[in-house]
Amino acid sequence: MKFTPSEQEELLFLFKTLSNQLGPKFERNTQFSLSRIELLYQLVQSDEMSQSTLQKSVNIDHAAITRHLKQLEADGLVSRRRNPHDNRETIVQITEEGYRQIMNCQKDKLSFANRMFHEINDVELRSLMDMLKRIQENIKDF
Amino acid sequence: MKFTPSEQEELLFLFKTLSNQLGPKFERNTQFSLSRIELLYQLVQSDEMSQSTLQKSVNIDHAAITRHLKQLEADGLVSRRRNPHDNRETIVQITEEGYRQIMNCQKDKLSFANRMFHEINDVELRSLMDMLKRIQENIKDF
DNA sequence: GGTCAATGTTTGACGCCTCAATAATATATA
DNA sequence: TATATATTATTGAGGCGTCAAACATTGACC
Repeated sequence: MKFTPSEQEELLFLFKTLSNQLGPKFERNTQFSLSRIELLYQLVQSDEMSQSTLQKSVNIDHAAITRHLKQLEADGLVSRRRNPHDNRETIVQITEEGYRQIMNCQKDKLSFANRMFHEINDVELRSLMDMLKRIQENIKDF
Repeated sequence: MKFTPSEQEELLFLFKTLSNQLGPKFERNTQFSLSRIELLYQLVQSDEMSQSTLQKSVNIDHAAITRHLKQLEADGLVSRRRNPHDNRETIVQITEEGYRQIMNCQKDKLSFANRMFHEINDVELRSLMDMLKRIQENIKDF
């Protein structure tokens, strides 16, 4: 009647559970959701970019990107305008205020990450990253 | 103007991204969401249990549990009744049909996990699991 | 120029999650 | 017994994600 789970299955569940817990906790500690931080972060790196390139760099669905950016724009953290050379594109740029706020929460973000990876050393961290990237590659075209 | 992300930050984002991709892909391959599979799986293990103990074992919010079980009940995969000895509790049990279906998708689930962890060996798997558990412990009371 | 396919954005529908508030029941205690 | 407290389940509101459909614009080709 019973059946024991393979380690792989266990890992799959653990992975999902952990990630579900991570999001809300992160947000409570930094005032920004992981996705918004990542978006703003990309915009700091590249100063300005189209929504579609932004989408590709963070791997979130187009629709979600649109909604995030609309909200970030409403909050004054981001500005958007049409690309004059190609009116289909929307070019996004971080504002002064956006820059200020993301810098402001750097500290909290780092502290969160530090506690999250507490007592996990660099070698382990590297191997963790490596495995996650391989997994991502493995499931790419499911 | 720019700032380079720490490895920890990168990992944090990678983790979230990967997990976001995992859910939908899993569901496309098995007909069940990760959460529903996990719930049914628990019910196979324990034959019958109260919602609150079920909740504790899968680490999902009470509210989500209620909604999942209502739907699973509507689908005929699960039966629910009040505990006669404590009318606050709802006792949940998997049905024949539920058992049939979860057994039926075992194959797909295993095949998914296999491809997902392709070329990641047992030692690595063990260490991955270990790290995830430590992280979970680390963020427990954020 | 007119048509057609590709590209980029937006919207709607819907799933899953969390948190907070409510309701029902059980338990402890004055 | 009456009242306060704790436990369990439910509901409502709202965030974030996906997919699919609609729309505008561009570019290629006749």
